[in-house]
Amino acid sequence: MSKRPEPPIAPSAEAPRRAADRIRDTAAELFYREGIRAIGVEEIVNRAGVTKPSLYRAFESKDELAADYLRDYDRRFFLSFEAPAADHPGDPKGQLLAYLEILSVRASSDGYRGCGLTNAVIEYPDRDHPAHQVAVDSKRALRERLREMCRGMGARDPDELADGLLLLLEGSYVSGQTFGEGGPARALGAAARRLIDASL
Amino acid sequence: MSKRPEPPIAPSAEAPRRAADRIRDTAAELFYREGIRAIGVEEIVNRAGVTKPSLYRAFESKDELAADYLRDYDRRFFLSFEAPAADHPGDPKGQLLAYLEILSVRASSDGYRGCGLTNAVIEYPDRDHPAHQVAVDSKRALRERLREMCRGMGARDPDELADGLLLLLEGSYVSGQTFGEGGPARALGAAARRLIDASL
DNA sequence: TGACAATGTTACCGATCGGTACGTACCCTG
DNA sequence: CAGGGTACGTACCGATCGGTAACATTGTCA
Repeated sequence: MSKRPEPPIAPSAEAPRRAADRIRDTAAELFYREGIRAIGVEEIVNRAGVTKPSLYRAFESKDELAADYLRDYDRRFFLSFEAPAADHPGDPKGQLLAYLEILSVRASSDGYRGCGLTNAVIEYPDRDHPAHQVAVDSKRALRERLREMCRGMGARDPDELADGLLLLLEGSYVSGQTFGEGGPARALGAAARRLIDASL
Repeated sequence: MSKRPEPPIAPSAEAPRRAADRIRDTAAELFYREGIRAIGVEEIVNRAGVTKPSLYRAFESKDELAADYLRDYDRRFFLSFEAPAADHPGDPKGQLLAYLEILSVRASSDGYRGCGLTNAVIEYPDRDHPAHQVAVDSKRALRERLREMCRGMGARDPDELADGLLLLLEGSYVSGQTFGEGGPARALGAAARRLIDASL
């Protein structure tokens, strides 16, 4: 193999990236901030500086674009969920609390828009909708991960504790939007700590 | 005042009630089950068996109809929130747990659609939207009511406990939709109990 | 009977919705 | 330089959105 084609110029870098990528980024931003139903494809392509056919060449439909956005959101979510764990090796409780502490701050500050996946379930209650399915799958995975961590903590009833913590998590996501600065999510850390300690 | 007009025939009863009332009922049902953005005015009037002009004679706009729906939802919510308290006079903890027990069952059974007010905040993140405002006001009142109850319990930090409980509540609303039957809301009672007991 | 309020009927508005048929500029390869 | 694919834009589609104008019909009360 003498010289492989080598992607056009810079695969990353700045400049006019592929239309599909610009659409993905713009859609992610708009869907998250305003809601999926609130944003039309017209606005996405306008803000992305592309045209509608480009969108429909890369994505089957708006619904599929939304599902794609959520799949990506899911990936980034679990990255940020696991990231703080690095500072607490072999300490599931410390790992979880580290994430919760970060969330607590974000979710009780102004302009917070909650979890894109949770929001999607509410926007699309229909179980058959692609966006709904992606979001629910992600939440099931989160529940399982929490159970795992609770087992690691040595909880008396790990599944029950995991569910309690999941309620606190989801509560923080939605309350963050409702109350903004100084909202109830600021109590997330303390509540989680108490709940965990009372369950070991 | 000899005899005041006296409402037409039966203020309640069956039969062809006023168009505005039929619209209200139908909109409440559809908005709650499918979401506000998902339902068009056309569908509301069709299902209510009335016509569009009737809707716009009784309501300024769809947004105002939505706000009206939420105001009514708020009223009925606080009724159902306070109702179970009757069995536990002078016992704030028992009162709250009684409601939570009921919610726990409903929110972990199939087809649950959460809290209409919470859903509205997510559907309309714009603070200026009438629906958003009604919902946020209602949630603020709920937070205040919870603080009151936590003071009544003699909590060390009533505001913090109230926020923790609010997170559990909101978490149940949204998780109910995500997980359906057997969802994490079934752990609501146990979690609340532990949180309260660890905060007195 | 006659007046009034409430509702229905029909037809329409401009804007926006999600989605597409079709033409064109570009770049790599031969 | 020819050809062909890739990537994109122009212009448009029918359907539905929220909302309204003008007028006919009904039921209730005085």
